[in-house]
Amino acid sequence: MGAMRTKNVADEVTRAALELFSTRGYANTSVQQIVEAAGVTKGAMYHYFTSKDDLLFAIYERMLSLQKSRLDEITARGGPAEEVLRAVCVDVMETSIEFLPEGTVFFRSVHMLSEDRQKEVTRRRREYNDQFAAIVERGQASGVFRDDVPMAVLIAHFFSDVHYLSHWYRPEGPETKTEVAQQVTDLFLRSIRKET
Amino acid sequence: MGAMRTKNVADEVTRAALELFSTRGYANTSVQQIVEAAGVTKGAMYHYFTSKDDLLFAIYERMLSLQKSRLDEITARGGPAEEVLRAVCVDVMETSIEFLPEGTVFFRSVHMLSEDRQKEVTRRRREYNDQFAAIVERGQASGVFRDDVPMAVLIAHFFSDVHYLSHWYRPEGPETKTEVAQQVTDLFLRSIRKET
Amino acid sequence: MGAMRTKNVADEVTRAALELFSTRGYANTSVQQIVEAAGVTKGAMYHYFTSKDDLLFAIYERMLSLQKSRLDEITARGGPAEEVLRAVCVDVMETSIEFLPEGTVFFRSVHMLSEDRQKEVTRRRREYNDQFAAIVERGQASGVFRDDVPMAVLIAHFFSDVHYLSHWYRPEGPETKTEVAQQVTDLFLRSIRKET
Amino acid sequence: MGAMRTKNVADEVTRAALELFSTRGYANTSVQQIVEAAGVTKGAMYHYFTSKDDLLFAIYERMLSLQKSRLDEITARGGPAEEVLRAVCVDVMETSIEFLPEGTVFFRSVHMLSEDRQKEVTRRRREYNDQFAAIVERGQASGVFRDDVPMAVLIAHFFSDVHYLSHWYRPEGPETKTEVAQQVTDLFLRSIRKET
DNA sequence: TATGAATGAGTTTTCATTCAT
DNA sequence: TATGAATGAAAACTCATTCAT
Repeated sequence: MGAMRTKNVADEVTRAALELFSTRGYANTSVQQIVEAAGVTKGAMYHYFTSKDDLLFAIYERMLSLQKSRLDEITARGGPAEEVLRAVCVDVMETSIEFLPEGTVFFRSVHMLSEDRQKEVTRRRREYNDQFAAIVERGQASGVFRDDVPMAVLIAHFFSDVHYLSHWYRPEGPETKTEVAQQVTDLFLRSIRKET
Repeated sequence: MGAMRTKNVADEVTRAALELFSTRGYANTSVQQIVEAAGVTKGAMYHYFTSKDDLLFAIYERMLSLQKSRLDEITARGGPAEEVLRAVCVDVMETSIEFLPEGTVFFRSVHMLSEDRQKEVTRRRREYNDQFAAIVERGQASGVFRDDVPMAVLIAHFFSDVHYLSHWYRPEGPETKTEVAQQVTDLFLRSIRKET
Repeated sequence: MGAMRTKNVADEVTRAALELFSTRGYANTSVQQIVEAAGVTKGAMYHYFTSKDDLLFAIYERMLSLQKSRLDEITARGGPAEEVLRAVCVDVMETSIEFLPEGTVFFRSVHMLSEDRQKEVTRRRREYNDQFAAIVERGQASGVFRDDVPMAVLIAHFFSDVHYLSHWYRPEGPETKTEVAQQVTDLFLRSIRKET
Repeated sequence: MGAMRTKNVADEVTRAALELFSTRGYANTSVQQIVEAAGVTKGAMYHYFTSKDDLLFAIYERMLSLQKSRLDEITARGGPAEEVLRAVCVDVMETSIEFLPEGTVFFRSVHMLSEDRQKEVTRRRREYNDQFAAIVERGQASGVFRDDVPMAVLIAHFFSDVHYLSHWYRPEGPETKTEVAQQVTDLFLRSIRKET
């Protein structure tokens, strides 16, 4: 008893949209295709989402919230900068692999969002980046990270790996998500550690 | 003779398409907008390009050819693996900065190409990656590069930086293209060099 | 007892519909907007009105009944034709100004009613016109009103003023409703009075 | 030879739109119905008109221009105020009868125009009214028209008749357009003439 | 080579109304 | 009485592409 018999309309639609947006692209997916894949009617969909754009933003919203909360959690635990940074990097990579379709959509379709929402996404990503940068700065202050490379370059050097995952990583491939997360984090940390 | 009096239609269209695709996105750009921006008529455009897709592919074609020829040229010069790899990396970064709009389109719009052309692009990028991997392998064989990380990860770790450029680099920003190219290449090489 | 605790649903809906229909137009007003403005739910509204059309007709019904009853009342009082006609004209003008939003809807949206109801409205307006015409005829018979102009023209000449009110009269403007009612009635009576 | 074989798309569409808007109303007429009645495709229609609203405005534009040019022409001829006013009134009435469908749409559907265009229509109608008022003022100055009634009321008293035509006049009815124009103009002039 | 009117299938969105609860 | 999720038909509009000239 208590089992949810009725699949929630909003959930089914979101799921179908994610699947289609990530495989065919936002512009190549029609609302018709989404509702068919979700097994609901167009009217029902528009009862929960005000537009196709709204559906896209829901995916962004979810990713942004998730990333933010995980970053908060890890930084809250405290510890030496390098240790925290390592934990953050591994976690971001792992999470990004778990949410690979979301990532595909995330990086590919920002420009399809309404202008206001693009700004909102940019704002929240900047917030996230600043928080990330603060950890690196702490490491620089304590002498473990190099400071002869602009912060922007360092940040980009790491997030490019996150970004790129959906372009090459295949879950069915030889590397597990944990291995890849560790390996990439190692490469990154090695490159920014102050040489002794 | 030889004086180019008439602006070439195909060139003007390609230029306008690149500009619009990179700023507004392929799907958000209509053929009408392209021909208006190019100052030609629709009929004229369709005389030179068979479809909107064709226009998009022209941008890919140009990028792929350019990258290939530069890689060929540098590898042809020969030299120690690390030296060659450094030259290749710096060159790719610099070229990618010079062709930033092309890069924006390149990474954002592959899924908008016809299936056949997507395969063609994939094939040529794989070719390029293999050539790049060969240099890394040579360095591994000669003991200068580490071999405890899968090649796929190493490759991705570098190309992610190339890819990510259009997401963060601004020509009007503080860093010159040469600086960034050097810095990123340093970070990359430091991370893959065998520790002594 | 007697305290009206609950705002009547039907009244609130009618009030909101009138407001919206008169400002935005019937076609530009959605049922959703009406129920929101009325502070009720869609289900509640459909409990009292069978359709949006029904809501529109309620406005007509109210106006037609009101006009009819006032005309009946005035004619019942009797008196010389010119005196009666003057009273009727002044009253119609004043009432129309008091119910300006209703008038806006009344004259603008007949064609949005169902065919049956359009006929019903036409029927009752004809009835009203005939009663009005009877007064004029009485005045013609007694020699105070001219009879060299077709009755249809005379009638139209007056009702056009009533009709037009919502197009130019502004309650916040310089003229009071009584002044305008008197002035227009004077103009009308002067034009139909038999010259001596 | 020389006969226009090809019915112009824009003309056919305008004609069909006028017919449908005047009989069924703007909101009750779909673009589909218009293009079917005009015998053209939707795409062709949108080649000439940017929106359904555009189609509606075309009708307004035509009416406003026509009225303006006729008023200009008559006032340009000059003469005593009463004579000019009579000519203007008769002409407006006659023209309005000739363009009865346009009038129906004109007075019924202003609120369906985009806000900008509503303002444009208001502006041009005010211009027209001012020009009309100037004639009345001249007559007041020369002592032939009464000045004990606000100008706004006088103006409204006449234009209400113009407005109302489409609500009662039927070309197939007993009165010819010339008769009605004369009769209504007489009624109006009688009511505003200064009593002696 | 080049024009630009025309096509027609497709798009997103709206909305009055119904109905299980 | 009242809810509000869901329906389904229709709406306006877009746009890559074609083709007679």
